[in-house]
Amino acid sequence: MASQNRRFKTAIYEQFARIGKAISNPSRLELLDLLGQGPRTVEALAKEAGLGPANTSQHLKALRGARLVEAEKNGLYVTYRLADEQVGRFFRSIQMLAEARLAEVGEITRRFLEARQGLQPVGREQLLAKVRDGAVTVLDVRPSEEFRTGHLPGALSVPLKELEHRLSELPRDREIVAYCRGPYCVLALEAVELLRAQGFNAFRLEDGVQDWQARGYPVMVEERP
Amino acid sequence: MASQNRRFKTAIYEQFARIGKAISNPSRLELLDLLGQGPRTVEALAKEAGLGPANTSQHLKALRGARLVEAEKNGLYVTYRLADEQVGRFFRSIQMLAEARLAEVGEITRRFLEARQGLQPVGREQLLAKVRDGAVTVLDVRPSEEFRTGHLPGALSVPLKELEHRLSELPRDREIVAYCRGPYCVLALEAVELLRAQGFNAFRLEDGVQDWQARGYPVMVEERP
DNA sequence: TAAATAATTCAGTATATTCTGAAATACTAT
DNA sequence: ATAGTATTTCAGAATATACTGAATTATTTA
Repeated sequence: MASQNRRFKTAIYEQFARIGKAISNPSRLELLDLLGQGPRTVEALAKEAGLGPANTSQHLKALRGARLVEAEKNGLYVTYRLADEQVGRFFRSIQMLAEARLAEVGEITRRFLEARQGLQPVGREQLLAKVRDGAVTVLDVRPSEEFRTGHLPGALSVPLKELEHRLSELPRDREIVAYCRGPYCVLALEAVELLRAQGFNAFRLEDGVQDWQARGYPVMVEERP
Repeated sequence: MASQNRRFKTAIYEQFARIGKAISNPSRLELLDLLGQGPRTVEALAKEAGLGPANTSQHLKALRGARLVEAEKNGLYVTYRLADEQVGRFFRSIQMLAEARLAEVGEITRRFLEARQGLQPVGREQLLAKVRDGAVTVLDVRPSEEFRTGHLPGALSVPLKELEHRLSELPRDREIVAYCRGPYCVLALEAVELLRAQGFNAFRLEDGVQDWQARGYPVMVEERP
């Protein structure tokens, strides 16, 4: 009887550990994070995460085995996506726990920003105050399909890749605050560096859209035609 | 520059993976779950989780390395506890994700209860209805210090170990609903089996105190004198 | 039908993890 | 001091995981 209880508990915790094993590897966490921004093909994931295609495929298989992601084949491509929104929230809870408990996360970020002369990022409330004063342009530098999925109210979409060719669209007499996916996403940082080099008065917003939204701030979604 | 970005991302996801690695092992998850019920010594944890002391100590070291638990030495004993309440919530989010995404969790539980003739457990709303009708005794069968930390309003504390000797305290003309730590805790199940064998009209509550509380239901805490 | 491409699988090597029993440590109580 | 106890550390064997490049599969296009 007691051993029946033990077997039951062992079986249950083994199931919980399937989730744990899935998120026990840095590459898989990066893949999950990317998929949290929207569906991606294996190729796109491999490129963004700096992995080989075989390795990427194997990691995705592991994530699929834990039912955290789902795959759909369209012709030659296989598109992966998070299995549901609960998985995205779970990823953010790992991130928040790591930020709260592991001092190294803050350390690493601070050192990286210092090396890049990343200056002080703008916080949520600071940005809102600037917006109320009407003296700021909010710039979303993520790929445009991520902008379409949800973006800050009034933000202008100029993906980092296009930024250099579209500088004429930006005001030189106003502050620019650029944002991307969050504090560990480097798109906004690169944008700010480029803009400053061109003489713009640019800053980086600390949050990404999902943090912004998770804290109850409004997010705009593009209408599907 | 690009490789600097890559190093930064790798370093950050490695940090997130420290959390993942900590929860990638069934025994460590069981230890975390136990610590979620309250502080415990290494010995107590080892016994409850069915592990050897060396193994337990090593798992606890791993949990400590991920800053999920903290240790405090009192004389001969080392008492471990969750590092903070966020860790407890995180554990429950793993559990909920596993329940939602892994069909096996429900399967295993169902088969176990069937084998034990576990009958249909009582749900939250069902219990509240019974309480309103005034025809039910609510029984907390966890160790008494867990009862003291928080229990259902009006519940009677009779730890499973004492139950056999304290049957005279229980009413034979009313329904008894026993509960413990949650759906994977076997204390209430054992209690119901014992009570039924003695002719009581006993049922098992599906929830544990923490689920109950997490869903906004009231929980009583014993005053510290 | 053949060539090209995305994705997966396979095999092999390097590395990490888990568990065990023995030894070492740190305290307490006699 | 000595014996006893809880805990930790250590060393080693068994197993699992991660990554690589080559081979295979599935699909599209020429």
